[in-house]
Amino acid sequence: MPEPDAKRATMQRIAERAGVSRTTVSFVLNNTPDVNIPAKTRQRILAAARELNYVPDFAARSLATGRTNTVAYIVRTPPAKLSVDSLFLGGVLSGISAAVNAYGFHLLFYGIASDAAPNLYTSLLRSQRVDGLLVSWPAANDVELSELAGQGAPVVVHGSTTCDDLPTVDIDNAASARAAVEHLINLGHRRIAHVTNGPLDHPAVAMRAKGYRDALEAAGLPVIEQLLQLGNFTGQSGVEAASALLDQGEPFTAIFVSGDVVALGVIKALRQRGVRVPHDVSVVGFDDIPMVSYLEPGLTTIHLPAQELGFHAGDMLVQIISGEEVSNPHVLLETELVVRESTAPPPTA
Amino acid sequence: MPEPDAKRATMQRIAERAGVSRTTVSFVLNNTPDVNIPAKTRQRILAAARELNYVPDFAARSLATGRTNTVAYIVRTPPAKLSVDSLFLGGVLSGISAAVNAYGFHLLFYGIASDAAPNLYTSLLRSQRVDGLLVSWPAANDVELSELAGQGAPVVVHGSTTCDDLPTVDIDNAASARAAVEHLINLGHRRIAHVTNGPLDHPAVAMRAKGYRDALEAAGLPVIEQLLQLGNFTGQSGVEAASALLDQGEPFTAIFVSGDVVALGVIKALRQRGVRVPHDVSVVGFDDIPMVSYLEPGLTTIHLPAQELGFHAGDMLVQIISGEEVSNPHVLLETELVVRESTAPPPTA
DNA sequence: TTACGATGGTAACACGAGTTAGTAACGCGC
DNA sequence: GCGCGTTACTAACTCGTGTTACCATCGTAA
Repeated sequence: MPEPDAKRATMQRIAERAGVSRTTVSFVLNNTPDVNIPAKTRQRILAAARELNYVPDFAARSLATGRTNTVAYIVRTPPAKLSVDSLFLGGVLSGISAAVNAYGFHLLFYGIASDAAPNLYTSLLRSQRVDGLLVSWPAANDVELSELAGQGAPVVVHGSTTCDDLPTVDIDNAASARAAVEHLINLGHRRIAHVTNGPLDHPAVAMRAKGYRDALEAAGLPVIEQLLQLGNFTGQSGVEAASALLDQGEPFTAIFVSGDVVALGVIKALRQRGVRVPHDVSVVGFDDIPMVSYLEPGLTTIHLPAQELGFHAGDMLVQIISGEEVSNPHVLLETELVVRESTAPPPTA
Repeated sequence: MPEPDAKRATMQRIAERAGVSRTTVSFVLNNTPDVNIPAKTRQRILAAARELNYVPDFAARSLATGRTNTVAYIVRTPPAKLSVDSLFLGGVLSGISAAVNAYGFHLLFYGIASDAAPNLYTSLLRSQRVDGLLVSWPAANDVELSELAGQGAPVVVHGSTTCDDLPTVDIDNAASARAAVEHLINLGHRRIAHVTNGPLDHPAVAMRAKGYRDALEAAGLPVIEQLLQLGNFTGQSGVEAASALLDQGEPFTAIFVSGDVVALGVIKALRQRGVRVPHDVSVVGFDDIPMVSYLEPGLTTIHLPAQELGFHAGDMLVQIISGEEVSNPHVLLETELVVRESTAPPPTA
């Protein structure tokens, strides 16, 4: 093939073809205000640009303007774990994508552990590769993030963070969990177990556990430590948690599981031990991952608006980059209790 | 804050601080070969760079070198549908991410319908925003893609495509489907229905349907048109397909569903009609989306290596960009039949 | 001494845009 | 017909980097 760069369309090339200077081409193509170019010249230039299939060079424009029209979405998780989280990730990602694309922005994705790319945030911003960052569930001890917060960098966090200066988009984990447990209480349950979605040092997990306690206390029910089991985001951990609950002898008629994937494991284990859901034990999940409605029984769970979370976060980030004031820097989106078939009144009620 | 750009670290700044020219700084930081810089000067420059927290400007470097170390992953699907596909997307994406990050590449993500961004491929390449493209399941009539193929642009397709010049990474859909159906045949089933994952103009769906036919024919079994139903990627479509199968009266003892999400709907509908799985009817799925192993019964299905697909595609693309010859431009990754509890010999066998 | 080759650099140009300051040509009023 | 203002541009600088071509100094061999 003939060396491709020989034909590469640049403003210079357009200028030659239209018989004007490159400056004029720039004025016309950018519709620069306060510049008078007669319609005839304008048409000539636009025609030339079209004929040459001109597309502005991103690097050159970015260098000249100092802007990239690009944001990065960072999930600080090793790739292996990513595919587990992926159920949720896909929704959030597509929301972000839709939001930023609507503004003509582009989206860089990074699914990489903190230790594998230690200075990722700073490098991206300092190298001018992006105009802003969107971070999902940063670790509580993320020092790099707190530094950025201090410098007023354009960063939005999905989830919660200890740096309170940073704007966040999240759901109200505690209130949602409380609603889930209250549903069980309203059905007549008094001995309600809790299997967490993951370890308690994960802020969302801890807040859902708090919602569980709050609901019990508000109803005057005791919090029984033996009825608390930890999951680790996998179905297998649900299997183990349910077995542990059954083995220890402390009776219960319902389980609040703060993650649907874990809940599937819980239900599987209950069944294998001959415990019927919801006849003997009711189960409430959390997340409403796609397709849990097609299980048998359909899982009662808290619907989490994954796509909206992403959309809102993306939207907010672009606005911050554009210099607009953000009215509410800590957005909490609505969740919804979806009642399906995995919950019922307790056997003896 | 003091205007941040005043302190922005550039090579010029480093040069001043180290008492050398900018050229020398460039030589040292890039380790340019065939240039002699004594260790003392070298140390002075590196120290200055460290003190200033220097990070090279991406746009400037990209403009000068003509490379971006960036690739785009494009899923030509409207965002709404993306979150349905997301189960699969997350795995592929994390594979791509891992692969390109390993080469120091960055990843742009686009989940946008063809009509919403008509010249996306071309714009990305011509604007020099990326060095190459990775496209998932392009439409069969994607003219833009065929043009790129002709020009020898660095593009890798995940899935299949009508442009045979483009390298692809995929699984062998027909052979995998055939294996699934053969599993049923080996169990003794003779009347096997097929519910597709989506419309037949989607190449993967068509190839899986072909595998179904192949298996039947190879076993000397007739292909009964009434036992064929179309899904549309949703659980609901599985519910409807199964109902239709039951209603029409043509008997069957097994169903091959070429997508797990649809299979869940199928199973749900069967149960609601009092048909036991696998006792009355066996069901085989396709995809092995996370957690189907925690269903009751666990779904027998074809495991599809999502992450590996992404990894392989990303790896191949970077190699093409680097100018390496690709030994095998049409990679087919291994799938595996995972036998769980949703399949058993037919009732009368 | 002259020539030659390393050694250790630097000046200058390129990449492709955005942007500021300035200017030639023309029309018009007085 | 002189001055002034508007119209329609353009020259020249900027962004931060990669890269080529060149140059001064020093040591050494002929």
